[in-house]
Amino acid sequence: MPKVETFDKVLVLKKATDVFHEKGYNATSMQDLVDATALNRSSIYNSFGSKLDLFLECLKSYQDLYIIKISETMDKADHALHAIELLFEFYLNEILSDNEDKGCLITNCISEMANQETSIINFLSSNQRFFMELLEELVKKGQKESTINRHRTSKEYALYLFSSIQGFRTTGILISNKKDLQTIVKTIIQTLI
Amino acid sequence: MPKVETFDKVLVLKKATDVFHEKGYNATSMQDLVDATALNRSSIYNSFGSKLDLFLECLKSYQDLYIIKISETMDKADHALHAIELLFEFYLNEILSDNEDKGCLITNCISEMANQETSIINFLSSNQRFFMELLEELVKKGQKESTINRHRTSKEYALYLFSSIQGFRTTGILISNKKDLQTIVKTIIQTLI
DNA sequence: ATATATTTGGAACGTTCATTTCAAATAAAT
DNA sequence: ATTTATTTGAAATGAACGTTCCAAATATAT
Repeated sequence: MPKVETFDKVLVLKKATDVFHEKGYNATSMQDLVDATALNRSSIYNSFGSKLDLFLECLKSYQDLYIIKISETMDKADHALHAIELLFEFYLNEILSDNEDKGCLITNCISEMANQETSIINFLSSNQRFFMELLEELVKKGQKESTINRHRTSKEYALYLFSSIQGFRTTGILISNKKDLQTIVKTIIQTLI
Repeated sequence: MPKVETFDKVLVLKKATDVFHEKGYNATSMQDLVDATALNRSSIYNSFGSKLDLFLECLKSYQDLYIIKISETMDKADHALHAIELLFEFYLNEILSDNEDKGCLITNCISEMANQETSIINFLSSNQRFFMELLEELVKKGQKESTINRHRTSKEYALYLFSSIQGFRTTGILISNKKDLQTIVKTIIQTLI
């Protein structure tokens, strides 16, 4: 029957994601993607549809990777507050190891495209929902354990933390000083204690 | 002597800024700018140099406008903490009146271009310095007045507030619910009290 | 070995990109 | 009224854009 796809889709998505992450969606050209993936133009269009479709797949694979990393990170936590601390510590390390100041692909995407493409808006909404649920559950757990105060509801603290993460990821593009970043994290989390 | 520039530079910059704000730098074409400003291509190049130069002028005029608005807003404050509350209230109103979910031109610019153009990096650095100094002075004043606690130094709180503002502006693209936004602001500020 | 469905390479599609060019129009200074 | 420096309009620049096309190559199933 047919000739089967020969390239490693995971690897190709990784390469494409790197380009989008470095340059942003609009500044990335199809030629950039051809060069980065070492795939032929037709193969890209055959396998992914369009530039926007490919970008959406990149966003999803980026998200999947992060959800795994975040889960692994938080599995090490002794309690809910500790899990939140580890989450921010994880982001801190992401910022410190991001030597090209690329920031977060998804946060950057909010800035660049949230008011333009509906497919992107849908992705960002589901991403937001995922994180809001994760954070709310964590806060709820922390409040049950009494490691997190009850000055606000778990939903309210989840909103605060979601916003804080966006800010941290954006600020991390400008600030690379570890002490400064640690200060920001400590101050964000202090509110919960 | 020469024929003098006939167009209203302030108005032209405002029109150009609107386009950049709505679409972002890379998605904005020179044709978009010609259409929006009703200026001829040559006039734009004659008066502003290049697309990037024009964008930088837009960033600066946007910044100038905001600094004025923010000053006026905070002049109404009774004390330093109140000034910070008014600052966030100002941003909240900006978000609520931003029906196209454009976000903040400068915050968006961090995401889109901070790792690309050195002229942009310089602008963003000076913008950051300005806000950091403003916030640090406010916190210092608040701590002297005892409306802000001394759990952290003014510099540390300034970093926290700077990051919080970035987060609030980005989250405001996704969230338009007034109550949710108010919750975020209250929680951010609670830390200082 | 042959048939078949798919991938691949490479050129080509028409459009749009940022920028330049240059003659014509213009308004101040003489 | 003439000179002069500048702005303006409109077309043209070549390069790059995302996408399409199609013949050739290829790997599976028969």
